[in-house]
Amino acid sequence: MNARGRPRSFDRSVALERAMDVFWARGYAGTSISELTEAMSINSPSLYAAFGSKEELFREAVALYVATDDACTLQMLEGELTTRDSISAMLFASARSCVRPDKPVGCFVVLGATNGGPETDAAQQFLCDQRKDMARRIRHRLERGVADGELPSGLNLERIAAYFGTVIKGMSIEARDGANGETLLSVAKSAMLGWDALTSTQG
Amino acid sequence: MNARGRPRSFDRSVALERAMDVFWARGYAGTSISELTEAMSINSPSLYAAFGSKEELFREAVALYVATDDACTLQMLEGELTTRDSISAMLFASARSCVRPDKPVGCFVVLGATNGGPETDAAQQFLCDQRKDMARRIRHRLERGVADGELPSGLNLERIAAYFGTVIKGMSIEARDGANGETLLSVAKSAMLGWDALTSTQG
DNA sequence: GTATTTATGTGTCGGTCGATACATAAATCA
DNA sequence: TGATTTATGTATCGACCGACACATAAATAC
Repeated sequence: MNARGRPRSFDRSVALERAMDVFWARGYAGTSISELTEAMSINSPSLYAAFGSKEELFREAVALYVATDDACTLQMLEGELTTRDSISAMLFASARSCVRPDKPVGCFVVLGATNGGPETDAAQQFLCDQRKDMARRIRHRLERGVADGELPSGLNLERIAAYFGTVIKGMSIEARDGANGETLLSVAKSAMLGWDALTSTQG
Repeated sequence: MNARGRPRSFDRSVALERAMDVFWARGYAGTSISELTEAMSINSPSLYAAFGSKEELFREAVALYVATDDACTLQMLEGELTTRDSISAMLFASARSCVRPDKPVGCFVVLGATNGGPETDAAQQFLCDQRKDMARRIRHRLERGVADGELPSGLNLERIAAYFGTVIKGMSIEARDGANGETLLSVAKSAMLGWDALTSTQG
C-alpha cells in the first residue's frame, strides 16, 4: 500500500537540516520564512505542507540538533567514567561543539530563541525546557555518583548542577563573542578546578 | 540664550528609562516601536525627533543601563578589596542584579540582542563590545593583583578573565530560565571555589 | 485509458514593521 | 502683537512578515 498522488520532490530530512542551520545561526525570531525556503530550496506552501508552521519546523530543528550535533555532549554523562571525569568530559565536549567548523557558533539550545516578541514565547519556552532537561541530566549523573559512593551524601546536587549548567550556557555566548576553541577549553578546565571543594560537604 | 519654539512635553530621561526597561525585557529585535512609544507615553514622531532611530535609542538605553543598574557590578573591581574578594564581590553583585525586583530578569548587556535578522547586527555588535569591555576590566583587575603581589606572575590572565566572564554570562541565562537569587548566589560561590588553583602557576 | 489524490509554483492575503509627511499647537523673539 | 521656531498628533508610507488560495502538474488506483 503505497502513498497516492504526486510524491514530494525534495528530501524532507535534508530540508530540515538546512532549516536547522538557519535557525541555529539566526535564532527563531531572526529567521524569516523567506530565508528558510531559500535555504531549503522549496517554496513556502511546500514548507507549510511538510512542517505545518514556522514554530513546528523550529521544534523539529531543535529535536534534530539535540539528537545529532548536541548528542555527544550529554552522552559524556552516560558512560563508565567517574563522576568527575564525566562532568569534565561534558564540559570539554560542550566547548568543542561551540566552535565546530562549518556550523554556527555556540549551542543552538542556548542561543536559538533568547529574545523576541510575544510570538516567540512558545519557542523560548521550548528551548528553556530543553535546557532544564540538560540540568536534570547533570543532576542525575551526580546522583549516580552519590549512589556509587564517589560523592558524599548530603551535597546540594541541584546547585552543583546549576553551576555547571551556568558554565555551559556562558560558553555559548563567549563563543558568539568570538572566543576560539582553545579559550573555551581553558574555560572548561578552569570550571573543573573547584571540583574537590564543590563536592565536599564542607563547602 | 534659551531654546526657541515649543518645548518638549515629556521628560526625555524618564522616557529613556522606560525604553530601557522594554528593550531589557524583550531584546532589541523583540521590541517594536509601538511597544516603545506606548511605554514612553509618546508618539513615534516624538521618539524619532528625540532619539533619532530605534538603534540610537537602543544605544542610549544600554548606556543608561551600564551607568546605573549595571554600575555596581563592575564597581566591585575598583575598590580596595583584595583581588580575590573583588572578583567574588563582582560575581555576587552580578547574581543579585540578575533578579532585581521590578526589573527584567538577567543582564541587559548579555541578553539584550542575542539573535535577530541582519538589521540587528549593529545592536549585537554594540553589546558584544560592551561584554568585551567587561572582560577587559576583569583582566585589568587581575593585572593589578599581579602588580600588588597578590597573584604570581606568569598567569594567563586572559583565560582567567574569560572564565569569570563566562560565569557571569551564564548566570543571566540561568536567571531567564527561572533561577532564583539564592541559586545564582550559590553559583557565584561555586565559581570561586577554584580560585586558588586558578591563580597558581601549577594549573 | 480515466479518475483520483497529492505536491508544486504563482500570486497574494491581512497585519505589522520602522520611519515620515503634513498640518497644527505652543513656545520665544522682535 | 505678529513672525518665527520647534514639538506634537494624525495618518500613512513602502517593505516585509507568516500563512495560504488557487490552479496546475505528476503520481497512483481502477
